Amino acid sequence: MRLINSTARSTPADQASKLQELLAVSVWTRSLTLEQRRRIESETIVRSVPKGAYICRKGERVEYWVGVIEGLGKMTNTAASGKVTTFTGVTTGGWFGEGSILKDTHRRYDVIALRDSEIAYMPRATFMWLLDSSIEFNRFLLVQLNERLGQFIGMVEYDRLLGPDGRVAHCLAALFNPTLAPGIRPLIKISQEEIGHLAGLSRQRVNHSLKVLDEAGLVRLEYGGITVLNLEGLKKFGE
DNA sequence: CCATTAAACACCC
DNA sequence: GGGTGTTTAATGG
Repeated sequence: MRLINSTARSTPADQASKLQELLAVSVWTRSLTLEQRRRIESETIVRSVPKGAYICRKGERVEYWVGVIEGLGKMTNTAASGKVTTFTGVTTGGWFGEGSILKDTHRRYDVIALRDSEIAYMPRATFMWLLDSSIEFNRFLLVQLNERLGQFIGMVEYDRLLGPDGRVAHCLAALFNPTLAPGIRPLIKISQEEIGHLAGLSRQRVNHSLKVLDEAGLVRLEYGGITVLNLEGLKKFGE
């Protein structure tokens, strides 16, 4: 497993345009002044993280707010026993880590790239400055935190109420949450095994559920990925 | 019984 | 080589 430091880096010009892509789909940038925007662009670091590498690590001091320009990460925690639990996926256009920054604690989870990803790291100082200077930014964080809270409440609820098919459906719907992943496209490249980790199911069971969802016309199965055809249908599946 | 899963295997990209 | 589909044997409600 490679660490962040050893990951490949693209050219500065590449990085700048990739960062601009991310900022373009992020809601909180819309009301920023040119000056604010320029400061963010100059202080935020962009890094290519290869598949399997850490986007950020549990226990490290929280120096950055992290945005996914392109790619997919899984948020996990490893218990002392070695058991790994996957909390949620983070995908294109999404930002995370604000909770740890606001609480000023160490990071409580690992995020591992499930495929080659482009990641933006906004320094804590920049984040705090935005927090102090932009009402829009504060509103965005409030909406984001609320959305995530809703997602986690939903996870508990669906875990207890729904069968495996419903859990898979809900898991996929969560990945495609337009608030938390505004830049995501209908086709997502993720293995069925990883969906299993997200939903807490075995690979075969996920495969079975996906076929059910496929037959219901909610998704289309592809090799190494899934196309979402009906997000609302996924959300409501099993109710 | 029935559903689920781990393990093993054979395809296919 | 990794992702996928399938079979088989074991497990547990």
